[in-house]
This record gives sequence, C-alpha cells and structure tokens, in this order.
Amino acid sequence: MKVTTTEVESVAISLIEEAKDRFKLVMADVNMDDVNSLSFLRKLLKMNIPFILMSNEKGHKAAEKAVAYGASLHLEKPISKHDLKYLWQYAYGRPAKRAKHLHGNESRTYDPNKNVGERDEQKKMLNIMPPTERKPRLLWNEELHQKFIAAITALGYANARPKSILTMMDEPNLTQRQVASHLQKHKEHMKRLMSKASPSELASNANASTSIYGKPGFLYMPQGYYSFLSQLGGHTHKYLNDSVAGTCQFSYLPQHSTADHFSSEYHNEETLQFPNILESMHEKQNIIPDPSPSGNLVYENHNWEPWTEAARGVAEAEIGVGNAAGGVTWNQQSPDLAQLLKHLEEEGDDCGDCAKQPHPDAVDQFCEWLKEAIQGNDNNP
DNA sequence: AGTCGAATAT
DNA sequence: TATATTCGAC
Repeated sequence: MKVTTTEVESVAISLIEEAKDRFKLVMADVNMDDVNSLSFLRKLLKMNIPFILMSNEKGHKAAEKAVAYGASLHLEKPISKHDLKYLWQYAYGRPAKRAKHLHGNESRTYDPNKNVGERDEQKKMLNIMPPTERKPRLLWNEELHQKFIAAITALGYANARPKSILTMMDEPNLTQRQVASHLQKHKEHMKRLMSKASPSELASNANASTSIYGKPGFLYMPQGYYSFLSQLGGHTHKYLNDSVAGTCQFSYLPQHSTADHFSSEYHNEETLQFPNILESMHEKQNIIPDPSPSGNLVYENHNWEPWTEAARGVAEAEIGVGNAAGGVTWNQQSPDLAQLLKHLEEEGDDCGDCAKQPHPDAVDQFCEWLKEAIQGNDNNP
C-alpha cells in the first residue's frame, strides 16, 4: 500500500483528481470547525473517496461530528500503532455512516489478537470497529519517582543505567525505554536546578538552606545543594543510613559546578567518618562553613528552610545509634528529640510560605541532643 | 543498550 | 508557555 502525503488540502484534491484510482482512502488531520476543511471534505465525498478524520477532539461528540461530515472513522490523537493496524479496511467500501469514534461503546466485539486468516473473513469484519484502548501515557507519580530515585541512589548516580534501574525498581509494567527517558529528563532537571543555584547564589549564599541528611545527624548545606539533595526526596536518608555505623556515604558536588550531576566528573562519593563529615566537607569543597564555636553542628544564623514534613520524618524515624557489632539500630528516639519534634510541630507547622523558621532554641536543643547522641555513640563499645 | 532530539502531549 | 513523555534514529 502506497501512501502519499501533503500538507495542503488543495494539493490533495488535485492529486486525487489526477489519478483517481490511485487513492483508496484519505486520512485527514483537519480542524472540523474550519470552513476550508469542510469544503475539502465535501470534495472528497463528491469524489467518493472514503476518508478518516483525525483530530485532538475527544469523545463521541467529535466522532459524531466527523461522521456527520461523512468520515468513515474518527481517530483521536495521539494515534497508536494499534489504531492503524486495521485501517486498511476502510479503504474497501466500509459504509461511512456506521463509523464511530474508537473509544465509543461499540456493541460489537472484535478480537485483534485472533488470527483472521482469510481476506473474506476480514471483509466480514469491515463493519466492526477495532477496539482501541490506547495506553495512557505513563505518569511518574511520587511513588514511582521515589522508586526511581531510590534505584539510582542505590546504584550510584554516575553509573545508574536504565536497565539496572528498571531491574531494581521491580515494576513489571515499566519499560526500559520509559526509565531511560525519565533518567534523561531527570538529569536535565538536575542541571536546571543547579545552574539556577550557582554560582552566584552558592557563593553569596545569602539564603542558606538547611536540611537533615547524613547519619546519624544533620548536614547543613547551601541552597543549591539542598535543591539537589531534596530531589532525592524522603529516600536520601534511607540510603545514607544503609552505610555502616559511624560512616556516611556522602555525595557532593564541586561548589560552582553547573555540570551534569550524573557525570562521574562531578559526582564524588566518599565514605566519611561521622561526625567529622562537616570538617571533611569543608576541607575538600569549602561548601560548608565551619561548625559554630560552640561545637554544635549548627550552620550559624541565616534563614532556615522550613521544617518540612519530609525532614521531620527523617528526624523521627531515622536517627539511629550504632552498636558495637557495626550494625545500626534505628528508631531510638530520645525523649529530648520527641520534645523537640513536638516543639517543631507547634512552631514550624504549616510551612506554606518559606518565611517560617524553626525556633533557634529548638535547633540548638536538637543539635545539643545530637551531639550527645553522637558522642554516646562513639563511646559505646 | 544508551542516548539524543524532534514530535507530541499535558 | 514550559515541561513531560514517547518515539525514531544513531
């Protein structure tokens, strides 16, 4: 079957007029409200060429409109391969009036999987609408995305590949292609995020953000890095926490990098001893200021990112204490933490706008508690 | 298998 | 308009 295409309706008409036998069927993507299109359709009718209309309009109303104009069939865009599979049938005298749109409740049934061997058999089916449930495009909802993030986090950004990601995600309905696409977009997204944050923002760092990452305490980092890590969502801590007690797998980026954060060039992973991570980070990348003189792991002063539900979740669930065996026991909440969280609950709730901050005392208190927790940790045989 | 970018969809 | 997903092509 040969296909001829043209963008221009008048060209289509003259092509058909030139060689009438050549064309069995016209497929037209037209605006059904367009007067010019209508005259085009009328000409097709006059020439007795069956035509199929394609449009963005959805539902039976569009289909009925198309049929009213004499179309054999109305296809809603996007048009799937499946839609096209049986379209040839319309090139053979299918009664135009019977057409309905593909999503309609056609009473007749048709099994596209059945092997319709004979041409005759097929011709009998000319009146039958192939059911065309087009797969809805994949929606990367939060859950799915988190799974994706979890996978690439576990694999390591630099060497996360679609195939392994897919395997790790264990989502039978996902295709490798979709994962690949998502990975690509995610990289681009990261790039966007970071180029927004740096270099000036990171350098001046007028609004330092904070977040809770690492194990078993807090990491404070400038805004751009927070943006980056926040992409990891609630799962960051999970994977960070998977490391051995007393160490922390941490990925960091050069200060002014606007490069692809997934490239190995910019992605460095190190296992750092806690609680020296701040120091190490400071030495290596100068992205984190000195710990405050008090020794608290506080990024002094500055505007605080609201304490989000996620951050609170981390604090509540994931602060842990290493044990002697090198394992980690989590979910050991101290009363102080509970108290602090309560405080935060009251003070920092409803952070709809970013102006809200946790009470400085609360932060200090929390850090104090953390310090104790860490030291206790170290002393624990 | 991965990646890119155009086309398409939201 | 901007971003997201799909898809053909390399």
